[in-house]
Amino acid sequence: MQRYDFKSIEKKWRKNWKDSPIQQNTSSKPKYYCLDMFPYPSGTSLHVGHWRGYVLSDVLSRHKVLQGHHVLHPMGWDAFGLAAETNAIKKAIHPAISTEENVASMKRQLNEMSTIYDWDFEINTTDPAYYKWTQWIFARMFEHGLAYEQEMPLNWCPNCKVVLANEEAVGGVCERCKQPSTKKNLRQWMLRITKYAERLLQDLNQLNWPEKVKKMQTDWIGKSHGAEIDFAVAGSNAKIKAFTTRPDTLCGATFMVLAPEHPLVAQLTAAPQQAQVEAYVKRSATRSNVDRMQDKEKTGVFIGTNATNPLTGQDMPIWVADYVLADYGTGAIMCVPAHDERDFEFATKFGLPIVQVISADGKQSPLDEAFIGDGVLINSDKFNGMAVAEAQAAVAAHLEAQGIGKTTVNYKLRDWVFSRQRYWGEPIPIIHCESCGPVVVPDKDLPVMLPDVESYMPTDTGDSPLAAMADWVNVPCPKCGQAAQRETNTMPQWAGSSWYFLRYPDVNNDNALASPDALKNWLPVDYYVGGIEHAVLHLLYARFYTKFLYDIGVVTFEEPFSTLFNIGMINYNGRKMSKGEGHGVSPDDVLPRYGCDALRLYEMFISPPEMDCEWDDSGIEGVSRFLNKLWRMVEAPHIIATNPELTRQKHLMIHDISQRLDNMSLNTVVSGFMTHVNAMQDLAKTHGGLPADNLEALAILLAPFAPHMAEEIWERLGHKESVFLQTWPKYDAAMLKSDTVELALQINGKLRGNIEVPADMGKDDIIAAAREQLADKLDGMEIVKSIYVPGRIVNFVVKG
RNA sequence: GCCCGAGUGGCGGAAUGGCAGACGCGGUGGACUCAAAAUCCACUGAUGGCAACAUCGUGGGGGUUCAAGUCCCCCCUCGGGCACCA
Repeated sequence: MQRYDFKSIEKKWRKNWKDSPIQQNTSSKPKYYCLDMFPYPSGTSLHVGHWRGYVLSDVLSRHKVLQGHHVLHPMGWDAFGLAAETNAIKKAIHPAISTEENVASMKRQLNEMSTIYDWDFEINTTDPAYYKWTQWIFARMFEHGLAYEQEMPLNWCPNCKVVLANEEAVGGVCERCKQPSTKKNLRQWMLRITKYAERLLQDLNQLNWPEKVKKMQTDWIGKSHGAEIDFAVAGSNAKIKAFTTRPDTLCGATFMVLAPEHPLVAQLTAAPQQAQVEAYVKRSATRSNVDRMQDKEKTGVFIGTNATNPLTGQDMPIWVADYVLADYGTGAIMCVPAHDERDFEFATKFGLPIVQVISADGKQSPLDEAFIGDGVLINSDKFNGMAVAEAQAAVAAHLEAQGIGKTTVNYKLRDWVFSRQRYWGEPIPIIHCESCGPVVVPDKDLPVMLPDVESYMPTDTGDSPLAAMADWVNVPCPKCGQAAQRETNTMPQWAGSSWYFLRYPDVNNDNALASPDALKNWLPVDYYVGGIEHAVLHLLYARFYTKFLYDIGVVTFEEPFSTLFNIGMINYNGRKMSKGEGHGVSPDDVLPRYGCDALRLYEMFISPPEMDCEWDDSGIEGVSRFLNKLWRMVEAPHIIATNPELTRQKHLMIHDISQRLDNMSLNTVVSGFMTHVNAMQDLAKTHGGLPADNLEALAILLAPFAPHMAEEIWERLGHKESVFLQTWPKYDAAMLKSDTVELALQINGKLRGNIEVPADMGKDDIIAAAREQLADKLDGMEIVKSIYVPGRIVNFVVKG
């Protein structure tokens, strides 16, 4: 018995596909743009966890080809950024060289997996011809006031020696190295993503994305409705602006708290309190974000000055405390201890007055914790008796009439810290001139090439390594010609990946990031496959970029990715696979033993594609055995004429596989192949062979999953053209029906037997037959009710 | 603390409210073989029974229903997200 020789067969078809690609450039077919999140080549090889997504997108792409689409399924390299730079530093080679090596290695792997990536459409974010356009987009953002410089306390990772965007410092921890971040005052380039907050929120509705990702983005954007209120300060002209979502509780506001970084702290602090306040502010500034978050008890200092409650006229002592965040709302809050847990805790600790203004039953009652629930207003003068919702509008309207408040909305989303103090990134195309200020590099001078430096190591000072390159830094101002200096910070890794999907259809264009025709023909992306880890990073940034490019007329759509699929992670021995730590399974080890088809099939069989799962070395044995079994079935050269039973089997198979594929239940597609091949084998035994018809259908269905074997089967059946030039088979619903059906027989819902009846038998006859069959068990029982579910069960409800 | 998910054999997992455990891994026994590999056949949720079969069984407790892994309520455990956002 000949074992399936995957080595030579897979090699043969890889060569054939290279010589005559399975897709011609046929623009008459409907387009399908299927995209993977491109890898960052920080290590030399991909592990089987990465492959899960790449196999999935390849399966979908090949399926679409068979369904008559013209498919764009490209691949590229997100090669700038910290990961690549860190890897290069570790190996003590220039990041450009290590990146190139890693790209070559990963590309070899992708080709060995027989992915249908068309390398004519390859991109690399570190290619000057590519980053020219990354810089071009930045230039447009600068011109439109979306890119600006600011000195502010930013998340700083002392380990990576780099500032972090809020999205990269979640939980006060560096997204990359997981070390605690601190705050550092630095001049940075910022992108005004907050200007797009509302659109980024609203347009989520139109996306066919996992609800989980939409929810994560919604929470990240964090919209809340409320009012902004001006509080007068005793003995000062200054006003403190505070945002609140509960204007209805204003009469219960008994004190105010300013964030330590609030600009009015210094100005409003009374002389006797000065030393204490300064010490507190200084202490807050130096603590790490993790420490601040882990505080169990609230801390704060009275600044010695009072504000006035605009409704009650009462004094409100002003405190400074770090539980108020400087960069949300106005950095100052009115505190209503009776109805806010944090304010309650603070007031209790420092002995501040607590005044109840909301009550569930309209009566005042002693509070031993903040009352958050709904109710009516009390202790609130003319607002007494109003319901919360009503009072929110009424108080806001009252304040607005007085000119001391207005209704407003707030977002948690912050502007995007866009500069990095690192070498391996796109230079920011700005020249600093003493007379003209920051001047954007003219388009004709793009790209601003990343220069070769002697030392690309990060510095402790927060300066980019580029700052030491006097020759590169010192240039004339493009506006006035005076001596000026280049911006030495570089862009974050996200810059190149925020628009790369626009470039693929037109990778060689030197006059535009892509031609309008190419964009019109291919965008937006129909199907986007990648991990959940980019839910609020890359996916939010890419949406922002797309909306901006829409606004300036570069693209004609507002959302880049119509459908998103989150591929689950594959763990190994209970831990995440990682190329850095060498913990994982390499396809390089699997391919020589089992072949590409088996690995592809196993990647899909391992678990539902959206779920995390565990790699099992022996699991691939199963699919490998299946392929061999299938091969033996095909090799048995008994082609017979079709007959109804085998025709029905064919339609059942087409139905099952097609439907499961449409539902993205790819693990059950694979088990479906196994079940149907087993069934065909049984039928082959009874009928002395199989019709060509059945095998042809099987070959086409299998082609997206195990393309080499599918081609080989197809060829053996006497076809000269590739199986991928065929059409996905259709099933006839009428053919799925069987002559007989088996029904389960139940008494009071418990299984008591089975019965096979003709498919066209009527309800009454079936119930009678079922009664007959269960006669001994029904003896002496009174049948209260007979339930018949066609094709499924007969259930007798009995008494006695 | 808040917000999402998810809990099914030894394992991965399957199941439009309708026969729980498809398919695969692993295991046991057998066939073939000098032997092994490969392959094929049978069995493989638990308990009781020689057996036919019976009882129990989808994290726990209630409920709806002729019928619940699936729907509703409460609880437990695990995973993920956010975390003083006023």
